[in-house]
Amino acid sequence: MPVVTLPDGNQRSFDHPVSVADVALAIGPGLAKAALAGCVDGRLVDTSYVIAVDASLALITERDPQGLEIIRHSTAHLLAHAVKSLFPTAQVTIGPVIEDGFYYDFAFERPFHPEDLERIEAKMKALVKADIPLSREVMEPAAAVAFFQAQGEHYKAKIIEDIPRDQALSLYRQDDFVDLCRGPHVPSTGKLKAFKLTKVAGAYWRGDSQNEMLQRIYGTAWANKQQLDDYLQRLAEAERRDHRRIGTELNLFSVQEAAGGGLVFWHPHGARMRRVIEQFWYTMHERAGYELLYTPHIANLALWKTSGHADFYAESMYEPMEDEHQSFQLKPMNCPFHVLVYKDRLRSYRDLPLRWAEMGTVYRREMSGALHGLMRVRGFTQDDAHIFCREDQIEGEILRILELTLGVLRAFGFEDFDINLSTRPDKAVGSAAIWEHATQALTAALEKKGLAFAIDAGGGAFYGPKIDIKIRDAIGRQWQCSTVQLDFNLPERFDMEYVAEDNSRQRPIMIHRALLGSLERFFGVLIEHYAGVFPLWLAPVQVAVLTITDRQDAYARALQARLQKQGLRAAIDLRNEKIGFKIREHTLQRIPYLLIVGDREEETHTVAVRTRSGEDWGSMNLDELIVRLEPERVPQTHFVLED
RNA sequence: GCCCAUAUAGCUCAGUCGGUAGAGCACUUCCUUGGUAAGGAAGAGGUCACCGGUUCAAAUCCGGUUAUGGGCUCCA
Repeated sequence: MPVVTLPDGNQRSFDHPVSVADVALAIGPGLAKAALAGCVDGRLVDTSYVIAVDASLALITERDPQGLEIIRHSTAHLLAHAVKSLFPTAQVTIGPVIEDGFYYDFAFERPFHPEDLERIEAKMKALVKADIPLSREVMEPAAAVAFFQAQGEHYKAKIIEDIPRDQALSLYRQDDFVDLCRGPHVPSTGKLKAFKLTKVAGAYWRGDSQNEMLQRIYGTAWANKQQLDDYLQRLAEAERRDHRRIGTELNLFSVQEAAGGGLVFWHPHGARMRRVIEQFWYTMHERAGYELLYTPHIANLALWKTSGHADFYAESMYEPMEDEHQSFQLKPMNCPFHVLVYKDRLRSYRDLPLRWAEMGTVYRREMSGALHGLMRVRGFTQDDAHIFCREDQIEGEILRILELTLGVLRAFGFEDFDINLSTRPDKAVGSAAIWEHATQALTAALEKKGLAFAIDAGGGAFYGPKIDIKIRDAIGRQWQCSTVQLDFNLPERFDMEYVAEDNSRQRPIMIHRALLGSLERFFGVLIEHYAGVFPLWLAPVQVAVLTITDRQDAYARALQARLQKQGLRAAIDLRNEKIGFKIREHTLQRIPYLLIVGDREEETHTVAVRTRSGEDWGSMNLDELIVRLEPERVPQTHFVLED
């Protein structure tokens, strides 16, 4: 008869087989009520699961991460149940748990409308109130196919046919609604207390655009109302930081319908920030031993045939432009151009490594539905660089790249990084030996820097292994900007070589890397990270001089001139408005420092300083202020490049 | 590209049953010269995204196009 061992080491013995729910009840009625599922010998099971032999058992409640997953999964079923009862002709397909919630795909003769969501959600709440028990039954695959076919659920039947034959199938029943599912599920619908349907969207059957479009309903589900509210609060915070909204408010950039989607217009203040970013970037690259290149925007299509892009990248490239006797291709990448510069003359092993950087503007075809503010556009500037080196230099170059990358990202206020190393995929160019050696070099460089990283086995591009670096923003979202990729393909295709010490011809290694990725996208991330409250060194307007009355106009102009002479981006506001009004406006514009000048300041040759957060620094001499701002005026970079 | 939604003044939005348009902010002018987050008054501003259809009549109904938003797919 079973002895059940609990996580705290306590054991309970029973003289007959018991269900997980029975054990919970034996421990206490509170736990019996809270139990959503059990974990028997490491396997998640329903509370109805019967324990017949000695086993370890952990009861899963809403406090466990698995508990929350079960809640979300069961809520997806609840959604399907509600849809089936309101729209009996809808067919169910799949309903998995996703980050923060779940979705369920339906095949239905018409799209669901937002009003339908309200009805469905109301129905779900009614089903929760009815506290309907869920029961599990096991069925043979053939019987299950027949069962779902009889119900008119052809998608479910198809899903079952794809499951290995020898596997027993479990079905979950709640009232008249039956769904195929591995489980486990909550014991009854009454356990689902905090959920909300969020949106409808189209989604292809099995994610393939060749297949028919299904109707996907997304929802979010949590253990309790508080968690749901917190989640909705986080969504609101993300919306508050939305770069498209802030970009309009601060007049930083726009996308013009007259020009087309995905093409970015940088307004004066946005352009100022871009110049600051670029200036910093150029300085850092020169310091890190890079040379700068400028290359054209178009080139003979033949070049793209040689590089292979005309073949494997064709989908993302615009159609070539025809000239009298040539075709010109708008560039989607900069790399072939850098290769051409390399090949312009014979290179010696003594020349390597060559580190060539370029802010290269590229154009890529993007599906109209994929465009999104600055984050996904059709024309963008990559902060690109290519390093050509010998095999024995890979590790050292990767080290330098990591140093530069992390240093630059930290200067922009990003401190948390998630690093991925992607290794050889099944289909790849280059010998196993070179892949092996290169992957070793990447690993060694990451380890030398003491960086934690995950390995994405087989996730590399066909032409070489890579390191991707994701940054985490102020509200914890991840963005992938930086990438470092080895390339064994282009040197081959372009027959690149250098003369080695022994006078033999050798193939150089090519490293592609971008730190910010795309300037447009990085700018969008920066806006959201800072919510528009940029550090002084990035702020488009750093100080604004606000006059109390028009008697101070001349004094204010003189102050602005002095500030500008010191290299500060200074604005003045001489408008016939009250000081409160001017302060409000410039504070809403997130201008770091407001210098208020009235008769008192003019007489004493001072300015009254107020920060955008509302702090009052009192009156001081302008030179004193400039000294005080000095440290904030430059990006903070604490790193040394190693040789 | 596909699915759904949206498109009205520079911005945010209202506009009922089909009868050719409104608010707040911003803008212009005038008054006000006011000391730390919105002083007052007046004025100007719209081919209701674009093209077509239905109708005596269309911001409103229908179709198409474009753009935007959310997804699918892909990625920086």
